[in-house]
Amino acid sequence: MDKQHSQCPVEFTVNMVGGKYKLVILYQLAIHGVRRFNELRRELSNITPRTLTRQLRELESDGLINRQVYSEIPPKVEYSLSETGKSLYSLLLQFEKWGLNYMANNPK
Amino acid sequence: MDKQHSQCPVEFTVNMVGGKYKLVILYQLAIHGVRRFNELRRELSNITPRTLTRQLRELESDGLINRQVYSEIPPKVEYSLSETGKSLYSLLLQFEKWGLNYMANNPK
DNA sequence: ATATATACTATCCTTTAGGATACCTTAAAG
DNA sequence: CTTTAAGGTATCCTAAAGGATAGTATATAT
Repeated sequence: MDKQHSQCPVEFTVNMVGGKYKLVILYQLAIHGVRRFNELRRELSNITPRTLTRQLRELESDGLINRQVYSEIPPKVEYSLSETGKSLYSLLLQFEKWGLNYMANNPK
Repeated sequence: MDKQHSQCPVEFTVNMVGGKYKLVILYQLAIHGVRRFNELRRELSNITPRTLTRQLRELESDGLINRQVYSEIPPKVEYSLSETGKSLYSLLLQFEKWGLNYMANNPK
């Protein structure tokens, strides 16, 4: 994804959180604190497990989320925002706020 | 793009400004006020004219930017933020701020 | 014995975004 | 009479994102 070579800070941030699902996942984690795989799956109603796995892995390798595995059967894995992920909080709120406002002013 | 049916405000906003270039274009317009086609092309150094045209057309049909055509030869077209586009200002600043901060704390 | 639950992985396929390159128009400048 | 300039279009192609579906492991519940 060539994340290193973005000179523009906006472009850099887009490369970190861009795509159809990442901001929504981060938003769910910001709201709920901790989420499990299937909880996220239900909240992102059209996502397939393959796609969700990949998005989570990318967020993890970019250091935005933590993945906590419990050695239990059936498996239990919890996702949460890392400190870096938490620093996206006000950005996430801007997305929420803008969407709410737009939808309120352009109903239906 | 099914923009109407996004229930989640974050998802809705992502559908409006998502993609590799849209936020960067909006950011350039926010900074400079008015930009011409080839000015944007130079600022988004790897974009092809076809892609830039499409991004601009989508932003225009979503009501985020204005397109002002002057009947001159050679052609002159100016792009600027609409009022709705201007309402993205603080969201754009969050992207800029987060990117700058990340890059400062993770140098090289 | 069978079903259920979780958190996946594997394989294959479709869709969408984006890139490369060439070309168009018209007027003025050299 | 050729070049340059602006703001594109047209055609074709590649790459990346994402979707569909099936399957795995293992313990507990029925």
